[in-house]
Amino acid sequence: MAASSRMTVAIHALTWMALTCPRRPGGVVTSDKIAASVNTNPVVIRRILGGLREAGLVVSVRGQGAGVKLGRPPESITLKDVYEAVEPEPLIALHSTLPSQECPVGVGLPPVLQGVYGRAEGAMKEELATITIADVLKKTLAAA
Amino acid sequence: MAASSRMTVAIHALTWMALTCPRRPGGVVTSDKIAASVNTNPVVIRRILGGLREAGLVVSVRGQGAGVKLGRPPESITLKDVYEAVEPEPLIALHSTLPSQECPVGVGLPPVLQGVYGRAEGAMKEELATITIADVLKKTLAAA
DNA sequence: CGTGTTGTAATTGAATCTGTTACAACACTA
DNA sequence: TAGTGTTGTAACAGATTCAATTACAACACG
Repeated sequence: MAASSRMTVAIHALTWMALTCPRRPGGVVTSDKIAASVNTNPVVIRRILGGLREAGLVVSVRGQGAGVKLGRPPESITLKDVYEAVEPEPLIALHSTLPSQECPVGVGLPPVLQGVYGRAEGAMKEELATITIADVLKKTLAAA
Repeated sequence: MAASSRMTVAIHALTWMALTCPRRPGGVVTSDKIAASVNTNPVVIRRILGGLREAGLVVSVRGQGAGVKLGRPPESITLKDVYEAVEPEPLIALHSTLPSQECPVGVGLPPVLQGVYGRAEGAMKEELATITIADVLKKTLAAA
């Protein structure tokens, strides 16, 4: 399956905000400017910012001179926070149709897999939790 | 996106084979029987078995009395082996369109994310590597 | 009241997944 | 040698998801 790129767009937006917001009057940037850096449509950005806003990672300002800014210092935003804000679905799906209830495997397997998948996803999130937006910005500027 | 259930179907098939093959003449089972336990179409099963066969996890027998059997003892097949056999795509996608090459974030971010995503996926696979098909079968029968 | 931006709904086109039908290839058996 | 049961694979349909886009109401400031 082609995975979604929401995580990537969200990290891009937050990293760009961490770099750019401090230089702007009011400390806010517009979805239009973020979209130009990501090279996509501003609505795509606003949709993803919606998830980040619900999680408190960004704050919106409306009216004249509107825009968005980070809701917390970039040192305190981990990639786990971002992942949970934009990818609510479990990583690996269970059966698409209920397996045979006549069969011990069909009955017993789903709960076992649920536990296994939860631990696997947890391990991935733990790794993501070790990296912050500030880290990503620093590495990004060092590479360029 | 709704993640694919290939991983789940593959584990179901292998677990069922570990349980059932020893009881059958020739030690093989048919995709039809596996499909009955998973509650799906035999072609879906054969498609997924194709990936498992390429990875050496199962072996096919053709002709009269045909079927499939495990290619290795279930104690030696980890869920990491299964994952890599059926999910070749990376877990988290990079940008769907090339980001702005005028912007240091657009230029520098993708390689940074590639590294981060690789480590995250590695952490997930490491967790999956700690569990074998034999473990899954044992837990499944214990639960039922 | 005009302006620029946000938030969100609706639509489009492409891609992917599951399920299905169809059929050639294969190897055993009678 | 013909019949049989299964595999492997191609092709297709329907559902779902994704990114991108258009459109527009809500908002708050000048």
